Amino acid sequence: MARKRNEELNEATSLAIKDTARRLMAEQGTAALSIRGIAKALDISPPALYHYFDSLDDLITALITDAFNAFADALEIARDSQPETDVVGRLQAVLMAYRDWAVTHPVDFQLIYGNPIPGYVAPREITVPTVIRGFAVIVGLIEEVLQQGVIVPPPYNQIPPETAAALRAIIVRDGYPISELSMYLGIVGWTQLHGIIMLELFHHLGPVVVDVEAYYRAQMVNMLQTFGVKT
Amino acid sequence: MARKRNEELNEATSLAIKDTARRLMAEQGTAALSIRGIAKALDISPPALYHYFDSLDDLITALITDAFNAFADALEIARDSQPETDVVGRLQAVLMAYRDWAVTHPVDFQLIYGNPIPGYVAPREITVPTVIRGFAVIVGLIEEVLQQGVIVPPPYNQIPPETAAALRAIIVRDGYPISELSMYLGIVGWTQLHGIIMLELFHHLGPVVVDVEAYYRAQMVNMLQTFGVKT
DNA sequence: TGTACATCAGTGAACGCGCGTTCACTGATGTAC
DNA sequence: TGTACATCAGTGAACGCGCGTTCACTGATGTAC
Repeated sequence: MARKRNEELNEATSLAIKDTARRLMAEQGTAALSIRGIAKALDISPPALYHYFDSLDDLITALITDAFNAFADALEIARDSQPETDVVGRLQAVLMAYRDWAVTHPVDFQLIYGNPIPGYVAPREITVPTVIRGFAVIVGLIEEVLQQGVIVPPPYNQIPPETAAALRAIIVRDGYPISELSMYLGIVGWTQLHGIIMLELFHHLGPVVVDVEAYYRAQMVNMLQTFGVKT
Repeated sequence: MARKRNEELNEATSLAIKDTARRLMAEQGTAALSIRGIAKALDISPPALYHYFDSLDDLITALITDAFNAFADALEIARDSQPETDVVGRLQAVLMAYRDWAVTHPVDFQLIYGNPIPGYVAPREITVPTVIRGFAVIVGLIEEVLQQGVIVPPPYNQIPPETAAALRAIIVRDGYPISELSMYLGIVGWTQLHGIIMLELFHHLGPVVVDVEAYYRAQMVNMLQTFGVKT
């Protein structure tokens, strides 16, 4: 009983530390994260944090793992928010959720896709599987859409010969149960929409486009149309 | 004469400082830039740098200004590398140069488009005009292409109503001598290709696509095709 | 040509600061008998 | 119920470090007469 209460307290403090870390990064940038800064914000002594994390790197790894999982969760929740029969609706919901999560969790999105934190190297055995998990949601839906008889018109029905071999290798290595064309369209869509988000996050797009969500949605719909998908 | 030689030496030292700063940022990240680090690398004392720059912020501002100008220069050089009559060739050269410069100058590209340096705010009166200068090269060529009688097919001939007003405002405010459709296609192209570059720079694309230059070129050609441009 | 002077790039010591991490410790809480 | 003991989250001092910036200075070089 006491043991259990301790473990709950322990867990609560651990969460409070991570929350504070995220808040400080949001306010001062990911590079400004520090053990002492978190301790000061929580009004405890810096060494106390070592009961919860072995080192600053350990804490950062936990934050990054959380970010990857929350991101993949958000994509899956968006997918499941639409009826299973409406595959195109599911795909659109997921693509909107991609931007939505980035905009509402800018720091976590930067931990995944932005500048690495100086002096910190993310352990690949943690990050790689979760990247795949998020991406699998997108390409899985594309595969379903194509299986419904969608005909992809030129130019996107042609996989550039230079990248075809690489695509095959990825599908086999990571075990995606999809066709090469689904993989290709997934990557094309990913790279097309990702630019909007990065420019928005770093405040380069706002002054030009103003309503970024409407712009993003329009580009997503246009893109699906060029892929032959009727929206 | 002596005065002149001093000024040349002064200029040379100033360049050496900036070069070293760029090298250190490339090796350890933009956030790791420091006066003392540069001084150690140049084997001079830290206070010596204050003869050339008033402060660390002053040095960063100089680096950013250099980056913006070098980037715009690179786009203009690429444009002028193709005959004036081959407008489509010029546009393709500029779009290839956009990625090429980013890949060969990753740190400078990050200064322009990446995470801001913690605690540093770029003076807008320096950055804004140079952003416009680079972007003007791209949209100017798009305008020329469209004036040659190119018909933009759906869906990209339709400017989303939510962004139309914002586009008009930008054209007027910054004095671009172009149509709204040119501006719209410029922004669409910019956001589509930018994602590829950001993912490549942060090493997310390489493992998937391998030959990123070929992939980028294929996406650029596809995009121009969907814009109705014959390549 | 020789000498007194001015210039100014660069130096070394020092300031106050925040950093990650270690160490021996305290003191409240729960456990065992 | 009362007492001795174990646990362990959290403390305060200290370590060595690098940071931006200031200050009074040195010493080589060029200038003026």
